[in-house]
Order: sequence, then structure tokens, then C-alpha cells
Amino acid sequence: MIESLLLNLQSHDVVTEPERTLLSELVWRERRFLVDEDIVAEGSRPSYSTLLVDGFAARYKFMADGARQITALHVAGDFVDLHAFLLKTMDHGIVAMSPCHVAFLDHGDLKDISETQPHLSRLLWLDTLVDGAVHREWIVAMGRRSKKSHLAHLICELYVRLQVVRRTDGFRFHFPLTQLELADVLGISVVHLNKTLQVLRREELFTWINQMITILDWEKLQDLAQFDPTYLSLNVEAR
Amino acid sequence: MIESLLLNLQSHDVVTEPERTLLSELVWRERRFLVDEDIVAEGSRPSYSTLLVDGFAARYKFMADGARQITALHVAGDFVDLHAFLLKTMDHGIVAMSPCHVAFLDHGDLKDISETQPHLSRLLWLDTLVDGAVHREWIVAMGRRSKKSHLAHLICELYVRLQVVRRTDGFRFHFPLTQLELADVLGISVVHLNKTLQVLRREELFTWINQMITILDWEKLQDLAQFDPTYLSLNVEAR
DNA sequence: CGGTTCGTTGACATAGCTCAATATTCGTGG
DNA sequence: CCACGAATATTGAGCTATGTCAACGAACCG
Repeated sequence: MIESLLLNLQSHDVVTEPERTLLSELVWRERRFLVDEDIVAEGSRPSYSTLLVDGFAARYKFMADGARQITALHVAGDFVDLHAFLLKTMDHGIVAMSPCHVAFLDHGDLKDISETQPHLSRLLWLDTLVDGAVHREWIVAMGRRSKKSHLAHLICELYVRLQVVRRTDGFRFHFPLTQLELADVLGISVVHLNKTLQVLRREELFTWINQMITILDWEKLQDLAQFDPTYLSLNVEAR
Repeated sequence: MIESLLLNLQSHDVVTEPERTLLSELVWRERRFLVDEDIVAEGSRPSYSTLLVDGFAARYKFMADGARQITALHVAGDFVDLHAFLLKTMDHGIVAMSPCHVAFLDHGDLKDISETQPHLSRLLWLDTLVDGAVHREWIVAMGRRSKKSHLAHLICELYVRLQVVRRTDGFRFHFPLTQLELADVLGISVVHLNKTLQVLRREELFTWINQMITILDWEKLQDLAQFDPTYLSLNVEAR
């Protein structure tokens, strides 16, 4: 159940055997969600946090006029709302972008961990810090990259993150979003996203067919995206 | 020295007397920076974290073409790079936007805190989580708000954050950025920022003269910005 | 006073939006 | 297997937002 989370945490630091056991015992419930189902509602005050075991989920906010902005994409092994443990009130919603399998961890148990397991606590803290680093990278992408480069950057990021949790097959990975949803990620209209995709298609850097993305030229894609994975902290060191 | 940090933390939860003492003893050095000086360099691996005692600082990233995107603005009481404690490598730089007074806290000492002071550790963790919440709000602003509304939102946010650390005088506060720097915050060109400012000026929601912003109509400004401070977690509860 | 940075303006080019129509794909029931 | 409706993808037209460039004015500093 928590294999992906472990792969995730272990990309930053060693997780000891007792810590692993402890984590797996923390799962007090699991559940599956259908596409478009809300996993956590905006404004709610959950008493548990959600670990994404499998599938794609998105954090989002709605504007008064009905426009949606997706602020993060989550994949297997991501602790999608560990935040709620300390923030208490959800300032955004989380929705399933594919069928999702999730595990719930009780906030009381997480608090116990924070009282008794300093190293593990730091790893969980780190997990939320990486989230923040990804947010910053997205801000940069929205503010200063062309849409073409922004999209390329997103694909690079997802590819690397999926690799960590073994969800890639060579240069291929499952990407279940619709164009409308992807537009909500990039903060542009569907029409413009579609046109951006066409430009990128002509450059033959990747294909996106039947919910599968295949990277055709990793070097050129990285160049276009100016992708530097430093912000993902993918190196094992004592934390 | 750490009064502002305490005001900051206490806006979320009670900080006990021993915790306060502990925090103040953690400051192992202080320093002043001039405008435009780098407080922390991108790519560095600092062995201490920086607490902003007074002034304005910005986190930023440069693109290959020299364009800059500011990903966060920090004010007195903000723990500007607490991240580095666990992320180790700075994925962005931090620059002084005004003369800055900062305090340094050693990572070794922070680690001790994380081993022995669970509640205080959670408060520090929370501090970084609020940072993340602000990032998300900025992503939403960049993706789905008009520039007018984005700017209004930024002013609302800064006003509320400055109020927490007692840096406001009625509806006035010091705002030392140039238009060029503000453009780097919003991710637009200076020219366009200037024109956006003019439109807002005509609506008389606020003035910005001599580095001082005065909010003239808080209600209308909030409306325009669709500002909802929930994401700042400004309520005292056990964390 | 003179240089430098900052703010403002206008002209023009490009990116991105909305709307509306059409094509394509997919799932479902017959 | 086919027919149909719903969701998704694609296209084109015209409009708005935003960018670049270049000039000029204002404020600031020594």
C-alpha cells in the first residue's frame, strides 16, 4: 500500500526498517475514487490526510466566474494533503483525474509520529517542502516561460516524478488528463492549449495518444523547457 | 530580534514561554543587507537559515534569457529560507528589496529543535506550509486572474501579512519595490504593469506614493481581488 | 550641474481570448 | 455490430491583453 510513498521518501533520504513498518501501520483506511470525484473538498477540515496509492489527482481552486486553476498534479506516492494535518482548513480542493486508490492516515497518529519520530517527521516535512519547490517552479513557468516551454517543462517534471515511483515504461507514461484539464493546469484556454500542442507536435519532441505520453527526444525537450531537476531534491542525503 | 517571528507564529497557535526563550537563543548571528544584495544565492548549500527581522526580501529565479520571476515576497518575521534546513540545496535565490536586517539560525540547532521540541517543530513546519499556501494562491492569480485583480490581490495579501507583524499604520504600509520589481512579481512587463497601475489609480482603490501604499477602499479592493484570507491560516488553534 | 535610475508614453507586433461551428472519439443501449 | 448522444478535440474569425522598442520626462544623488 505504501510502496510508492517509500520510493518517494527514499529518493531524498534513507528510511529505516522500523520507520517503514510504522508508516504502513498508520494506514487506517483506504478507498477508491472515480474520475472527477472530489477526494477532499475545499474548505473542509479533515481529521485525516490522504496518500495517493495509485492514479492522478489535482489540487484546484475555482474563481467566482467558474474558471478553475489547477495548482498541483499528484501521482502515486504523493501525500496529497499532508498539509491539512497542520493547516487544518483546506484552502483548495483535491479531485481525482483518473480512478484513484488512496489511503487515509489519521491526524492524531501523525501527531504521535511528530512527537516520537523526529527523523520520520523531518522526511514528511521535507515532502511538503518539495511540494513548495514545485509550486515555485510552476510560478516561474506561468510568469516567464512561453506556453510551449511551460508545457514541455510540465512533461519533464512529470516524467521524472513518475520515474521515481516506477510509473514509467522507458520514455512512456500514462497521462490521463483531457485537454480541458491540462489547460486548467497551464492557466490558458483550451483553444490555445490545443494550438500550442499542435506546434509542439510538429517539433516531434513527444507524442500524446490514448492517454499515453511518449517522449521522443528527451534532450531537446529538456532544452526547450530549460528543465533543471534540482528543485525536486532527488538525492539521498541525511535530512 | 525575534519579536516579528513570534507574532507570525502566534497568529497560528500559542507559543509557550520556554519555546520563545529557546527560539531567541537560537539566533547565532545577525547581519544587515543593502538593497539588491543577495541574502542567499541560488544553488548554494547554506548551513544556516535566515530569519527576516526587518525589511522586504524576494525569492527569485532567473531564466536563461535574463528574465526574472519573483516567486515570493517576504516581510519582517518571515523565515525566508527555513526550507534550506531540509532541502539542503537552494533552488532559488533570495535578494533584499529594501535594506534588510536578518538573523541566522544554525541548521544543527534547528535539527536539535526537531529532535526535542515537537510542538515548536510543528509550528516551524506550519510556517513553511503557509508559504506553500501562498504559492498556490499566486499560481491561481497568475493563471486565472486579470492583472488588475492579481495586483489587487497582492496588495490585500501584503496588507494582511504586514498587519500580523504590526508593520501597518491604519491602511498604510511601506512598500519599497520599484515598478520593475513589481512586474517581476506579477510576471508581466514593466510597461504593462505601468498601464495596469494607471487603470487601478483611476478607480481610487489605493495610492502608491513614495514607497507608501495607502488603501483607500478596502472593501472594493477585496472585491476586485476576490481576496479570501483563509489560506493564510490566521486563526489560533492547537497545531 | 550632470549622470543615472525610474516612471510614463505611443506605436506597433504577438500571444492569447471568446465564440461558434465542425470533427472525432467513446460509451451505451438496441 | 450499429446507431446515437455526450464528451472531447480541432478550426477559423475577430477581438483584447500583453509584449517589445524607443523616446522622453521626472526624481534622485553626488
